[in-house]
Amino acid sequence: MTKRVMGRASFAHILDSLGQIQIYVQVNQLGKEEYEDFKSLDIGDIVGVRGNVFRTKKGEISIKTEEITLLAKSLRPLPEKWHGLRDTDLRYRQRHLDLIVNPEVRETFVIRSKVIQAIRRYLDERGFLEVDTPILHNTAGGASARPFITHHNTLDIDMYMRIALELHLKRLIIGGFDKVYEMGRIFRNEGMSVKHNPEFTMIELYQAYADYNDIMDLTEDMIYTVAMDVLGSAEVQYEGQTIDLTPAWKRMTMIEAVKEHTGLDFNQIDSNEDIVKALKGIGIEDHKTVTWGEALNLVFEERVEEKLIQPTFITEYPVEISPLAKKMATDPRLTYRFELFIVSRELANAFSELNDPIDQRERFIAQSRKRTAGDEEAHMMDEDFINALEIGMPPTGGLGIGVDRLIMLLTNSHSIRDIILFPTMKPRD
RNA sequence: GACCCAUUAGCUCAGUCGGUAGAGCACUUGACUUUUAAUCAAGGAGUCCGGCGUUCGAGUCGCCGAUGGGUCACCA
Repeated sequence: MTKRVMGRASFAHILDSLGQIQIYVQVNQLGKEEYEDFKSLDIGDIVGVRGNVFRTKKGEISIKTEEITLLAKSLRPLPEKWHGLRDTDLRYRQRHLDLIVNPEVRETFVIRSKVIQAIRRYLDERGFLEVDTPILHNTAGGASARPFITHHNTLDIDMYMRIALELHLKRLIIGGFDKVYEMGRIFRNEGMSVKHNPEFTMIELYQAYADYNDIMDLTEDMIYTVAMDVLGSAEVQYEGQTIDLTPAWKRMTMIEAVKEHTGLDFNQIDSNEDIVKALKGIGIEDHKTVTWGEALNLVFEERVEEKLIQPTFITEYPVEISPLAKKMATDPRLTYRFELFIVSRELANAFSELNDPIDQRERFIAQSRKRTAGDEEAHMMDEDFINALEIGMPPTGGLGIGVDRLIMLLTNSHSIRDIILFPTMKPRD
């Protein structure tokens, strides 16, 4: 906001969430005393203005002020008016200032709200039921991640902040809700970066009698629809690249993707010697004894992920890294799973859900072994969940989307902190 | 966790070879009845991130530390 005082008449702009308008203030409209009060206003003060609308000589629509009332006084000076607030640390810590001073920040968070609205509308229209499941868990399951631990005083037990929505939503499928989703906050006690905040928003949905192919169709249609609803276009600019979200998106298996980008054909690789040789051949030295599936995933992450700029579904993930996904009938080393990559980032993860309680128990046991071997991110055994599976879960397709990363893409934001209003910050002394 | 960069007025930033701390905006005072980052004149404003060291003398050089940012590593 600006203020231009010229003796006995002045101009200023006032601003609210809908925009700004110029006001014109004259001494012979207000009287001397009121006009002096006006001149003593500061840039951040909040005022009410009454008067008639007119157009100035230069053509700007303005208000000829008849009455101006101070509604709230600003005691601290606002940041400088044309360089604004640049200090990223201060912007995140004092988001209120950032929002006042930097209009594009306001716009980003309006888009965030619209994206979330559009996702809900899409799913509600298709008969999905939105539910709320617990955030405090007795066992942290549904993903590979280190949880935050907290304590319940009355029960005198430690509890975990959820790291995924998955296991409760599957219980609802077992309970007979055929289409459910939840959009909510997830907590992971891991490193922070431009792509990671300790708490972030995820949406997970589950559809009974669907498989991962159905979910792939839904995913691309939903993201396309959201982009059209919010931006009015399926073409998105992201850090100098043009991303086209128009379906149908590229689909390839992990084995195909690895073969295309590295020349390694994992269908021809079998023995441990083959694996070591293959990894060495493309310059990956990994001395941990890796299995076939782990090696496939390792090569994919190291050599392929970065190349996936346009929307791409990677399918058929190794069973070792997919403890909740159904094994393929044609190849038990792989699962009916896909992940969606856009601008080299994982945006979604989905599979035909494992609904065989015996197989699920074995997967959990395998995970527990990793856990005791020191892998803090391996899944915990969850007897309660297996018990639920034993009741009988229909074949189900499930999907998880990192909502923050989707919003980063749609708002061309470099850092996850730019699309979370109050990102996690280290306290200051 | 490693490396690189930054930290000077409320904000955005200069500060030369080591020699009295600077600008614009904001603020205060004055002039000005159609301005658009209004203009003009004057004024106040500092723990130069902290500590230690080198030096006659440190915002500037060295070491240690803090905070932030970036890159990488780790991580769905």
